[in-house]
Amino acid sequence: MLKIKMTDFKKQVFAVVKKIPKGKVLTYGQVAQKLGNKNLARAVGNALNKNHNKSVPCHRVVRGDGRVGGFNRGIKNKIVILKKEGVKIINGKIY
DNA sequence: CCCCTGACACTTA
DNA sequence: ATAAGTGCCAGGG
Repeated sequence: MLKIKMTDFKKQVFAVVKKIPKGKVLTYGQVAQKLGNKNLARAVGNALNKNHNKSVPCHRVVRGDGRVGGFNRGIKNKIVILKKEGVKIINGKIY
């Protein structure tokens, strides 16, 4: 029934993102680097965007510029969640 | 197999 | 600081 069509790459991304501790945020580049290639930043975002798994704290993944990036649930929601976690966000910027 | 899209990062102007 | 261009990779049609 559940046909988990998770490609290895996606699984890797989720594994790393799931490891992100509360109140902490990693950049797509950091996650990509953990996967073995910092250039995978794009692919990382792609995986999260196509897989809005609530089991994955995708809201803890931000851009390298300090911006939040995006969130399939609503970027606004992402910011609120992060702030609740303890992350300081000013003007939509990760502090 | 080819083409396009995308929640990025970096460099140059 | 902002804008535009380039490079990288994976997924979907």
